Amino acid sequence: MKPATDMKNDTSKRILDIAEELLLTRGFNAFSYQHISSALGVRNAAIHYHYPKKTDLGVALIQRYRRRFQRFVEAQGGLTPAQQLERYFTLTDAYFEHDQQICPSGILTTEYQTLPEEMQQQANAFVDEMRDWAVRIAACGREDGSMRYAGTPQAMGVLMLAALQGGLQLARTDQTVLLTLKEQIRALLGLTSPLP
Amino acid sequence: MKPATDMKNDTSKRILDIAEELLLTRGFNAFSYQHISSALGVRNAAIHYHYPKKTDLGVALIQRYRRRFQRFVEAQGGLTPAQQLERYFTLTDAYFEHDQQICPSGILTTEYQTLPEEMQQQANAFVDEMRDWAVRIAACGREDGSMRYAGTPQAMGVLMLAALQGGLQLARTDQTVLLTLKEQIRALLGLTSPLP
DNA sequence: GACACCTTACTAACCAGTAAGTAAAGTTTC
DNA sequence: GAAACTTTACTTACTGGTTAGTAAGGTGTC
Repeated sequence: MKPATDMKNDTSKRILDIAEELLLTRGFNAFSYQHISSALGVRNAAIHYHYPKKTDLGVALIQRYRRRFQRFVEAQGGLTPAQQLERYFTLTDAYFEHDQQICPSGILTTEYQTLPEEMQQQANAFVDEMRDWAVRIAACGREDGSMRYAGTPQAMGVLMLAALQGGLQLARTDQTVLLTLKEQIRALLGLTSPLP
Repeated sequence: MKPATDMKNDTSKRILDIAEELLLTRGFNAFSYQHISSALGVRNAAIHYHYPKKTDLGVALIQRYRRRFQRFVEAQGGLTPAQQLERYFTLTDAYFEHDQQICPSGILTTEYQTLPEEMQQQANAFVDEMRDWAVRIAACGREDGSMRYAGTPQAMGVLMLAALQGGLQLARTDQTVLLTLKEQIRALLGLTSPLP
């Protein structure tokens, strides 16, 4: 009985999935290969077979985030800036509702100083890509007249990103933070809440 | 040669200072008693004498932050909301300029899930106090007409806090973030930049 | 002599990482 | 198509280092 679809490298992917869960709940320094191996039902060394060093695992994780984010951006090229922002809000909500996870950039920048250099470089690139996207949203929204706000699109993009990153963290001590924050960002952009 | 001033518990305070430095640069999980003892020039067990468990040290750290923040708030009761906000900006800048530290609430909420319960409780109280203060600034600023912004003071306070917390973290990958962010928050509040 | 403040010396647990071996599946060669 | 091999995906067993934490002892000061 062999599966028809290609199951190539199934374990590698499952390791990444478990590692992602651990990264967003506990942080990179606070999870070990033991956590992964016991969750996966294999021995410790099996994880090292797929990702020899923990750094390799970390780099693979960030690269996957970057690919995902790229696809996220491309997948909604046709939407209005406001709609794209709402999609990002939804993404943020999903993180929180999944075990009070925080966003990857939040963990990576917080633990930045203790990360190996390869991970720092990946983190830099990842954060850059996210900021560029946020700025683009703010710029397009102003251009097409759908968003009205003080300051430059650069500043507004950075503010939205920083606020949501900090907000996801603060939500762990008060779960109303996220709702408040989304509503306030809409208000600052001169947007109305999305219809129910 | 004995110092005239009371040096009572000098070591305890120095341990806290070193631990604070480590907390804000590396995070609570990523520093050990070894880091402290070698920085202080004593043996490991000496740290345990002053703070038997690492949790004790963590709780003491947060409690000191709470006392400090309380004093910070009280010390500038007479200032205008805008002036108080600028003081907070200055505080934020100081963190970054000191080894790219991030703010305590950023670390505590990010590592929240891995912290012992006593530290979580202290962190909750600390974040609450900070949020209350931020909201009060926004509320007073609207009342006296010095700040003009969309949304409620509650939402604006949370946004400022979240944005600065996230901004300090993001500044590690791009040091222009903080400057941009401060300017944008001023813009959103209808404030002009402080005179040079 | 009691106390504050440290030391040396230790334990038990955990950590990332490695080496060597194994079983099964896949590939090559005749 | 069967024997010979190579590769994949693990296992067991280990090393060396770090971790928080403890116990017992020493030393100077009031």
